[in-house]
Amino acid sequence: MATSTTWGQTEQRRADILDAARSQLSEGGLAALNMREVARGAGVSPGTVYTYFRSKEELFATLYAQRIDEFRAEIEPACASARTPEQLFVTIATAYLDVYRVFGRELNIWAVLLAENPTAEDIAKPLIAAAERTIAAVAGTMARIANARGGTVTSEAAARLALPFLWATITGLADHVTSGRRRLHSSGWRELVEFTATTVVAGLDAGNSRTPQE
Amino acid sequence: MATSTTWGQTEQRRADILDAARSQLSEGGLAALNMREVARGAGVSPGTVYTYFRSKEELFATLYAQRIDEFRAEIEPACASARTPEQLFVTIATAYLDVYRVFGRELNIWAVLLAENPTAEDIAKPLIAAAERTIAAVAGTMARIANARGGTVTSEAAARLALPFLWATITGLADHVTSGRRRLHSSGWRELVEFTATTVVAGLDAGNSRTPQE
DNA sequence: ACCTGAACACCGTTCAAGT
DNA sequence: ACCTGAACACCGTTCAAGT
Repeated sequence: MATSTTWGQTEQRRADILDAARSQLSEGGLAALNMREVARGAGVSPGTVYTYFRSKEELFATLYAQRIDEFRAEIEPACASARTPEQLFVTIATAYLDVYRVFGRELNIWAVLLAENPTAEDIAKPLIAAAERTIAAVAGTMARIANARGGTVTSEAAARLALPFLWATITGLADHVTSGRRRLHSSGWRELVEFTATTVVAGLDAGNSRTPQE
Repeated sequence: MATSTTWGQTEQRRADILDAARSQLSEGGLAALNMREVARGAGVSPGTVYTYFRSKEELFATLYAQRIDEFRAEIEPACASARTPEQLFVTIATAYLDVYRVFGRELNIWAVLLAENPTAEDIAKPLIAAAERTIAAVAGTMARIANARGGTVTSEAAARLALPFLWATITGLADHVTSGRRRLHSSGWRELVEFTATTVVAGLDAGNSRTPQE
């Protein structure tokens, strides 16, 4: 099963390493990502991994960025066609659940990357770029739907806070479902995410149609 | 600064270990919890820590359970006096944010405890008990407020899903704020949590007053 | 230029030995 | 009975040496 990559094929070598790492991540999350095993899986020595990625974090961040772009591609059709915000919410939250299972389990990559080391900033760059592309796509879709519904103009505060609020809700749901406390079946997920979609959209609508008062 | 605990004072020894561990946790979360340093901080050898706690996880879980009970005590006055669900939500979410900063950063203790090892179940027991006491207190308060407002009787599904939904929202907010992406000032937190409180309560109200239709 | 693998540093955990 | 600290296992990372 050893890869047939030969001496000097740096492109393929890099791909081998990423493949090995992805395969480990997909079963067991970050805890299962072991640099020595990545090396073994890619058919190289431990030292070689470090000539392609400066650290375990950089390797993880690279895969995370790829996955976020993949996630954006996954939800793109729904963004283009969704008629109701509820539909859109369910689609995005469900797709994100799969991302979260692998990447969001134990590490908030942003926290690690932006807080600690000074070198971290350029490790985080591709990750942040991918996240921003995704957020822009979702925000655009939300605006389109809001216009189509002809709602009252959203207050400045609501416009600023709605996206963080919705994002917090989606990650909160993912965290809740993947936590050991309740092993929800997928039927449980559907029910919970649909209830949430209905509730948050109704809440945002109510807030928007209410004239600002104390 | 060495503690003056002497040979055989097992009660005090245990407290020393917990104190040292708590102090480390409070700055830097689980990543900063180091068993050798806990031993040093408690004035004992590494081996001794393991005669009081079977593992790092058990030590962590013990502190977590204590903190959750403390959290419950913190929100108790608000549970007793809160007039509006919005108020209650803000109080609980804000108090929980402090818990999350220390304990919820990188480890979902329940996931670890209930999933992996078979011995884990009795490590998790005190933790689960503390969590359940807290949940019961909150659920009771929610029921009281709902009754006082004389809302229509909540649908069976809404009653079952509202608590997970609210809990997911609260943890999602905490995760969002503590993540590196946005370093919100406390003013940012207030604004976001109040917006969220208004929105989710309005959403739940809208759901309740609507007769069930397709 | 690319790659190896022994070595370093660090940390959770164990256990034979001390008192 | 309680405690010590050397030792084991494991893992991220480095670097002198190979080709």
